[in-house]
Amino acid sequence: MAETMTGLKRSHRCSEVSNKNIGEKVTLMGWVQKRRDLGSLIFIDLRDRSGLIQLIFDVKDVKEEGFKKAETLRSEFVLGVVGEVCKREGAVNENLKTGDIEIRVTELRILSESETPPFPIEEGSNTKEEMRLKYRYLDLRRPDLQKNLIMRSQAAVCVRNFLSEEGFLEIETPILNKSTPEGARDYLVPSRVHPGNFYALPQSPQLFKQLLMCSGYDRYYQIAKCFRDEDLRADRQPEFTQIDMELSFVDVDDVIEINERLLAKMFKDIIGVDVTLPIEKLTYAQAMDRFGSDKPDIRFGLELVNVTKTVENCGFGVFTSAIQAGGSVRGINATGMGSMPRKKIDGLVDFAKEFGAKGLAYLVINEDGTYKSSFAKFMTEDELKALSEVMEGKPGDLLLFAADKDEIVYNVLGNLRLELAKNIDLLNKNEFKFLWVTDFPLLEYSQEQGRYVAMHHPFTMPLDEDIPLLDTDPGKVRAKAYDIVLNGTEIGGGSVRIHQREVQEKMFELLGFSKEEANERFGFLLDAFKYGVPPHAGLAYGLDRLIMLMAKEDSIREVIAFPKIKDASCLMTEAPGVVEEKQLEELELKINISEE
RNA sequence: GGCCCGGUGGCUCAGUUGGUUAGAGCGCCGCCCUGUCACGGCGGAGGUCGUGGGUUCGAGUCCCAUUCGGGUCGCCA
Repeated sequence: MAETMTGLKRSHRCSEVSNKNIGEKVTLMGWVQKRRDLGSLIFIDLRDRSGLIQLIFDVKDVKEEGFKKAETLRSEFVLGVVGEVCKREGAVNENLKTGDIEIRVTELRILSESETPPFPIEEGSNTKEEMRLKYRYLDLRRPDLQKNLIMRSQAAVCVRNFLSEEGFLEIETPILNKSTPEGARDYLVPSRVHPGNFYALPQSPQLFKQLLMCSGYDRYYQIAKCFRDEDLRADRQPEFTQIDMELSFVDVDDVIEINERLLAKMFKDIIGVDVTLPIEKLTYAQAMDRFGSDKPDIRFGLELVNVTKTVENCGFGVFTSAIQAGGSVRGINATGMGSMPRKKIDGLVDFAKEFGAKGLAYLVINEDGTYKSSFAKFMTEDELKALSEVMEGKPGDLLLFAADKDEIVYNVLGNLRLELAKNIDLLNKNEFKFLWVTDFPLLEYSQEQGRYVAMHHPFTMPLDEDIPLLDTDPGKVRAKAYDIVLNGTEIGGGSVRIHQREVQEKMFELLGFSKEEANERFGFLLDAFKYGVPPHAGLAYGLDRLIMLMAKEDSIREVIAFPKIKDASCLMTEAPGVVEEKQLEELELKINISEE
């Protein structure tokens, strides 16, 4: 039967006790990690969030009744114990922070009994995630997750302290908002008071933080929950957390400068990593050209080489026809991978096809200088030699080529580059390579919608020198938008916002919004802009991704206390669920699920 | 919505070309044990092989469907 803790008050966490406390009487509370019953001597490892300490039960300390109780202890029982801190009589456990001491227990209370847990509660366990998530409250007892969540808390504190010292104010913004169907799909919340009307959960506090700038708050930040109803990934959850900030009277460089100092402080304070400042910068165009990605992983090379000029008159039709259609041919030199078996190369070809390639051409330079290739027969010796030279190919290298529209070539080779790096183990989680990617295109053309859509969002400022292009060649306009990338993961992004009405109106025009539509969607912001709007800019980090990388985890779920699974449901609570008919009636909603 | 991977005692896994009674480690239960810390010793319990159907003399194994979980493409301003 569980006992009360009346009269007991915890004096320390388990691993807060040290050899400095030898001789002292302490009161500890925690969970039974492990029992080692030697008959008339029982050892218990007691666990709390700080770690483990060994308890020893001996009849001469804990008396007959206490010892009887100790014999019943099992995994995950919750105990309160009083005892004396002693130097260990037996061997010291080098693996334990408290390995040189133990608690000779004089009083034992069983505060709660426990069933045998469905999986081992221990560090580094390899239990299937399905099981871990169903019993997340047990999984969260494991030191791995505790370490991650503690790190997350420390990071949040670090951000708050830093930004507060820099003059930022933490201001909350609403969760129940108006839906603005640009961008990701909204999560909707029906209104009872306004039947047929819906709130939308925020995808980000974007509009509100701009309004706060209009209101003169100057420097704002918020650690904000955001919601997007899109499919999940290892680094994407339907609800996630942003470190969101906005600043007035600043330009791109100011935002970058302050965020570099924030990142450097965070990485130093939280995980002891020195970030060399300034962080390297690439424009979007450079990043695409060199890495085929707007979030390149620059921990390794394997850069793209544009060989369009070299092969434009060659005999290989796949190359020349792609070029004639306005595309390009680019390659990667997989240095030293020339001995890759044919089967594996075929695997890379299939991999490339997943990203839209029609194929992937390869050229192996054998050790004796001869070639093994999927296209050599279509080219002259001179053409092959020229190609190999541009690629800086040496004997033993594997050269891989994609030929298509630029968009596809980039996508294929950008992903192939990562795949090759994974194959030869180039991705070192202890290395942290930051990169700013700047000057994103302002607009991208949506085939689906038959119009331009904002690449970042509709309030993003064009580069000053590109403003005239808004009228002549909108697709070419670059934006004052920037992403911060860490090891190939986009951990944050932002932009300078438009604060001139004329530019904003032109932007809406390009996006195909009539004045009425623009007013309908963003009227409050446009109205606010009538009353004196400061130049402003901001940035938001994905906190979960940031912590994931700091904690060297592969999934965002390892740094979120209660994550959702792939279909956006929760294995523990079984959310989402059906609601009572009465609730629907109050909302004047009817369910109409189609047969399929 | 597409593609790929997986589901075998509580947990993690093995299971041959289809062939006797489906195994192991850990955990669990009982007894013994005063210096263990991966405690040890002896004994024991525990499995609709995700589910349904099919092929076969015979299916954990082959086929079809389905379900659950993971990765990814599309999607994610």
